[in-house]
Amino acid sequence: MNHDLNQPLNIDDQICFALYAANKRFNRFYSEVLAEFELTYPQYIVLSTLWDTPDGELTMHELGDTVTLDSGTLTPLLKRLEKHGWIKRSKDPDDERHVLVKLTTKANQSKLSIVHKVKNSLNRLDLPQQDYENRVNEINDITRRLDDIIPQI
Amino acid sequence: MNHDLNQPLNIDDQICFALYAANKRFNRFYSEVLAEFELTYPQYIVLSTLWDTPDGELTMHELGDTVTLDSGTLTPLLKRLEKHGWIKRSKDPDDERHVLVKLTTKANQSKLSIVHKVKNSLNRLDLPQQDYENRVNEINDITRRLDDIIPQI
DNA sequence: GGATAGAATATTGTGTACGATTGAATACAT
DNA sequence: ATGTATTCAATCGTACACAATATTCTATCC
Repeated sequence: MNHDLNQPLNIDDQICFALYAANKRFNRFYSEVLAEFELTYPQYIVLSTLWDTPDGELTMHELGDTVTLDSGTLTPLLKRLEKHGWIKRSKDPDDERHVLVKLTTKANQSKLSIVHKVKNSLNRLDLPQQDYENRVNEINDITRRLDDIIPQI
Repeated sequence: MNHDLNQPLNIDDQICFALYAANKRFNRFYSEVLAEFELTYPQYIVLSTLWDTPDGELTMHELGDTVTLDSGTLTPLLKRLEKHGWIKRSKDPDDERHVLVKLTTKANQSKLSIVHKVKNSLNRLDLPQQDYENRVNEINDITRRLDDIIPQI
C-alpha cells in the first residue's frame, strides 16, 4: 500500500480524495480495535450515540437524524445489533409507527471497556489536543459548507 | 437533517465521526454532480486516477494501490465502468496475470466537461485557497498517522 | 366514522468495501 | 525440468449506504 498522498491529482478534488482515504483508514482502524467486541465501525457509531443519550433510548427516527442514516441502512444494522444483544428494539406503545431503540445491560456494562480501548488506541495518533480540536472544527466546517450547497433532501 | 455537529460525543471519537460525516456529504455531493454522466463517486475517483496517468493506462494492481481498493471492490466496479464505455480491460500479453485498464476515447473526450462541472460545483464550497491546502495537508497527515499505527497489511 | 392524506419503518435493488478463498499464470528452487 | 511457492485477479460472503417503493399506523377531513 504505497499510496502517494501527494500525487498531482486535480487540485479541486484533493480534499474529497483526502477525506475518502482518511475515512477508509479510520474504518480499518476501528475494525481492528472493535474486532474483539464483534462490532463494526457504523455499529459503534450507533452505540456511541445511544451512550450519549441520557436514558440510552431513541426512536429510529432520532437515531437516523443524528447519524444521517435512513431506515434502509439502519433497519438491518439495528437488527444485527439486536441479534448480538447490544440493543432492544420495540414499538412505541404510544405510536406504533415508531421503533424505540434501547441499550441493553450488556451494552451499558461494556461501555467502559470499549471506550477505554478505543481511547487508548486513538492516543497512538499522537495529535496535540489543540491540533485535534482544530481539525475536528475544520472538517465539520467542510460538512456544513457541503450541507449548504447540496440541494436539500 | 438536523445533525448537531457540536453534540458532546466522546471527545476521542470526534475526529472520526467528523470524517465519517464529511465523507458521506461528499458522497452525496458527487452523486448529484456526476448523475448526468451516470458515474458514481468511486467510479469518478478511478477515472481521475487514470486521467492523471500519462497514457491513461494502469494495471489493476497499480490502480488498487493508488486508490487503496482490492480486487473484490475493483473487479465489479471496473466491469461497470467497462459496460458503460469508460474503460477497456484486457490481459497484459507479457504477463497474463495482470489486467490492463485503459481509458476509452469517450472517457478522454468527456474528461473536460466532467472536470469542469466538478470544478464549478466545488467552487461553491467557497474555501480560500490557503485554507483549502492546509486542510488537505492536515487530513492527509491523519491518514499517514493512521497508516503508521494500523498493523500493516 | 369511513375515506384519505401523512408519517415512520421495512423492503428491494444497486453499488461500494473488504476479508477469505479460489484459480490461473509466472517465478523459482533444486 | 518438474514440483512448489508466489502473484494477481476473480469470486463469495457479509456489511454498509441510499434511492425508490411498499407497508403499517396515525391524523384529519368531510
